[in-house]
Amino acid sequence: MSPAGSSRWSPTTEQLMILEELYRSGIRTPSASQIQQITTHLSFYGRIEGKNVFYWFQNHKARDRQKLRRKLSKQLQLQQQQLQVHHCQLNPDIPNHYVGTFGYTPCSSTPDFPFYNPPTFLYQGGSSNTSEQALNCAWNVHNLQSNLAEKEEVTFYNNGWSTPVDVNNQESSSCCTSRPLKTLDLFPLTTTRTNEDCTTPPK
Amino acid sequence: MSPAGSSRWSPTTEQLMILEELYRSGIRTPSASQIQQITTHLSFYGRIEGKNVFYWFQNHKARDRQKLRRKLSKQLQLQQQQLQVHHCQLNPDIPNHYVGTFGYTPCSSTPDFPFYNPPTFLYQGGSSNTSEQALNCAWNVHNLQSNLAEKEEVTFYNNGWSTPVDVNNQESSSCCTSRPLKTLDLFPLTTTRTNEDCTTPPK
DNA sequence: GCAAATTAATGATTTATTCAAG
DNA sequence: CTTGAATAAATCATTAATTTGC
Repeated sequence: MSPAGSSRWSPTTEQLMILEELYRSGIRTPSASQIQQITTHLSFYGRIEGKNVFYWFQNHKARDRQKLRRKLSKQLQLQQQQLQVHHCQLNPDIPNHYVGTFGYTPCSSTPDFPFYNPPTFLYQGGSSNTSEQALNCAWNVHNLQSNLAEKEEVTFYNNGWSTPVDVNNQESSSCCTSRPLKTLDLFPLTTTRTNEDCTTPPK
Repeated sequence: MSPAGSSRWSPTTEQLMILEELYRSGIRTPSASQIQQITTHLSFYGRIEGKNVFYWFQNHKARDRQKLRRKLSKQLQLQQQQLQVHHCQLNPDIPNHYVGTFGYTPCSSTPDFPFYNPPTFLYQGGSSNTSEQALNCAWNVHNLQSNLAEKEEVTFYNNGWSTPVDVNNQESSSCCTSRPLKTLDLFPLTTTRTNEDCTTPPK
């Protein structure tokens, strides 16, 4: 399926399984290099681009939240109904609206996960540096997808693919610094896994 | 100002003026190649990256809308007040809320402009093709910012930097097709303009 | 069984909101 | 307070499931 010139990417079963495993392992907003590496590894199972990975995580996260929201609001509605049943006619004019609205998480918009089991795969090659490498938005992510070469005099400081990663750079669980938690080592380098490892199949 | 390692880009006066002129000329969501070319030309006036251009247009458009919204809602409020003054106390329980909420434009999310005066600058080199070149999202845009080279087996069909642009491809004002309006030729190639051309200076 | 028609999922884009530098 | 940067939400659009009539 999905013939050659299909307009939109549709993931292979293996690709989907790997993506979901990564998601389950706690990855929500992969950095540029993570996306790059995921893309590289998944391209073994079929045509894929960085933006596909990027969008996949974005959509999956959003729809997860959405699902949770719906579930919670339904629960709340049920609870309120139960409360009304309990209180019967004591307070007949409880507002009962404003159930489905949730504000943002104010700080570090996505608390994501404390990372259950980061599988070894992405080795996060480089840039233990500070600010100008906050590779997390669509922009910088795409930077990796195509190539790291520049065209004009755009002075990139240090792409740093040579320096080994300084893992001890995490300020352990200090939220609000600037997304210091960079996942690494997501998968073993043997990408010959097929499907006898993923326990819970999707849906 | 803005020494070498400044954390965020702050546009030069010339850059800002050019950007605003482009905006006034109707550009709202520049394509990847447009962004690439704008970046190239603006880099003559100072350090700039593609994502700066991208974000600039995004923010400018959003805040323009925001401003308009505020203005309109204020006008509406005034009108309603005037109406109330006219009707005096005939209808004392007019809702009077729901003034500041605006839905989306349902179709072709950004009607943008019919392009007043597209200055000749971006020559939009290529891809008079159909779907697989809808260069409008952060992803594809960034693709240009760094380089057009690929890394893996990502089969790009035809980057087409050679074919001349077919301008008569516009289906004049047929909204809802699929964003066929591709701006081109924004500026003359003589980028030595300073500021004697921009009529209405910003604020 | 099997396409056409409909509906549900989900990939891709755009817009709104938020954070934070200056 | 303004605005660059980033993320989340809403929306669009295409593909896959599925239903339906034959």
